[in-house]
Amino acid sequence: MKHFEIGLNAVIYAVTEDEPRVLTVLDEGLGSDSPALAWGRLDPVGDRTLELGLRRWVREQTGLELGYVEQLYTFGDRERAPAAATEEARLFSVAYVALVWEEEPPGRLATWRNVYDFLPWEDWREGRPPILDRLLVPHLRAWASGRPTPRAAREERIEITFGLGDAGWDEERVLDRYELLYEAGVFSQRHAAQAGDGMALDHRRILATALGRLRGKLKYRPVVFELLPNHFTLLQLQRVVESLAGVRLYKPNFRRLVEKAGLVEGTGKLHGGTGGRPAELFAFRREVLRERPASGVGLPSLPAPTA
Amino acid sequence: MKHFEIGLNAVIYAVTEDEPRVLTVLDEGLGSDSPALAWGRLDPVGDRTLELGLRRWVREQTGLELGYVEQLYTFGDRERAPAAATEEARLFSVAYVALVWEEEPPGRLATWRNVYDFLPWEDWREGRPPILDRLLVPHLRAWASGRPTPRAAREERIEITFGLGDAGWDEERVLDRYELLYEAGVFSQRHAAQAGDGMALDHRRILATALGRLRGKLKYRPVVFELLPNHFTLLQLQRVVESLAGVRLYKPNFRRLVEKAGLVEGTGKLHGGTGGRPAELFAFRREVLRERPASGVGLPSLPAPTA
DNA sequence: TCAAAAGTGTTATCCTTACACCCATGT
DNA sequence: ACATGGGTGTAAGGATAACACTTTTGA
Repeated sequence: MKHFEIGLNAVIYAVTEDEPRVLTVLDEGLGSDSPALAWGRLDPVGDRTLELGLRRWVREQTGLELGYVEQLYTFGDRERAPAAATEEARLFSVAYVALVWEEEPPGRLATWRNVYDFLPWEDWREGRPPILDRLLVPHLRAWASGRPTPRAAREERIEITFGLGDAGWDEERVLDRYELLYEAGVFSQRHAAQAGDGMALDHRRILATALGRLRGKLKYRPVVFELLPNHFTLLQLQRVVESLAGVRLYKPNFRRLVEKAGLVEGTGKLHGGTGGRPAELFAFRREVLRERPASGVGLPSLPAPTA
Repeated sequence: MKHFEIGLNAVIYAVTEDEPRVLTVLDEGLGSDSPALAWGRLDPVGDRTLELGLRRWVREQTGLELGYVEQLYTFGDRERAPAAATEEARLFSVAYVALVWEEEPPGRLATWRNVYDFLPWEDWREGRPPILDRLLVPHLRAWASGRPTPRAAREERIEITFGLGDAGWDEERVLDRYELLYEAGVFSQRHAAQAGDGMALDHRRILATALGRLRGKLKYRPVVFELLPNHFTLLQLQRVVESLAGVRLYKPNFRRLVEKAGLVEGTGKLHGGTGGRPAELFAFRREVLRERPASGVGLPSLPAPTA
């Protein structure tokens, strides 16, 4: 092994029917029948920048024209590729997150998959996911007990990353949770299949990294709008935020927050037929990208249930 | 050109005498006599992860044992290396930011340089840097005028990234400002020497990226403490934050903020001999890393001068 | 005694949260 | 009528920003 291979990975998100989706492919070449993230190569001569290269092969493979694209992280651990491949070259992946709205029919080999198929414990919209108490926390606890020395440290780590203490659940720590579950062997045991679907190579880790980053970014940059059509109701906007954050929000305050931040402007038009009073359609005020790119959509969390 | 080269760049920060420093090297191999960021190669066989590889060669080259290390960005533009080199291989750099306290004597070839030598317009601690009005803004204005079409857009961009409008200066937009100056040709004209010192290749851009990221991170993660000894006074802490943020802070509120956030705890000890009443020495409460890693040091900005 | 730095108290203001309530449409 | 979603008012509490002021040392 004396040279390098560079791959570009794209975590392409869309939100359809209030569910967050990633674009996945089935790639025999990766030596796995699990879904993989969209993947391509840089043309070292033709692609002027990494991002342009990414856009090019995504377009070629799927026909999708990416809008918002952001570099996520570069993965280069020695063990991330199968040993056989490692003999020849060390594999790097420069991973990007992309947000699209179009619900395009993806290319033949590509499929939209629900993000929470792979990370089911991250979706708290319907309350605490049962898988936590049914499988994950018991498994983690068992893993922590046993050896005396690292036990307290492990237990504390579990408390914190899974919000068991008084600090509560922090929706941004997606990667911490994934890594803890991975270390604890949750994905390599008999019941691995109950802990969500797997992905090829370390793609599930990349997905976790991307989700955590996106959840953070939502709060201080107006990126949600990349996932919406030009006109949308405030509830649609809220649902998209909720689907990514994995949390329910309190409507009245959400509306005010968004409006006060000047993120949207009402078009006079109304949107009816959804079973209630017709809602006004809003549009993203593109000016804020220039004015105050620090603004985002905050997360006024849901008041604790009274009962 | 059909293969890839991968380099690891480290933006190693320290704060000495209230000034932020970067570790620089003089590397003939880069075809430039300008200082460069510390740079090394990954051993594809020996280094298990990118970060471990980075720590290894930094130790070998400078004797520094890095503490906090964070991946910054991967740079891979086709034109970032000299054309000659590009014929053979495409050069990637995975850049990291590292924070150290030790004021080690760096290795023979390495030097600590003041960050603001390279980005002088970013230091607002003594008020608005004169270079802005003396050189940069006039240059940008001249660049914006001329062609009719992009003029308004260019002018707006200048207003915003340099805080000329009512939004004011946003200390985090370091990269935006660097890129705007670069596009406007500030670094390739006669007076380039007045616009701060240059660096090899695109290292100045990497430095700008790192500073912006660090300034953002300061506000929500307790990273400053990596740049301080175990015991410090609150003013020392404040000075370190100020030197990185490039802004003066208001002491009474800064203290309270830090204490209320539970970031520090008083050791009974005092530290005198600095020309005033002795200050209590504080220590970082390492627990917060586990408890609430979302806490950081906010920036209670200085009240506007009354005159 | 004065300068320099360490610290404390207190207010005005804004933002967020929580809860109560009314409005308009389809069935 | 009533369910569903749209939308407004408002008061309590907390965080922040601003300013005034006291304390303790060294020169």
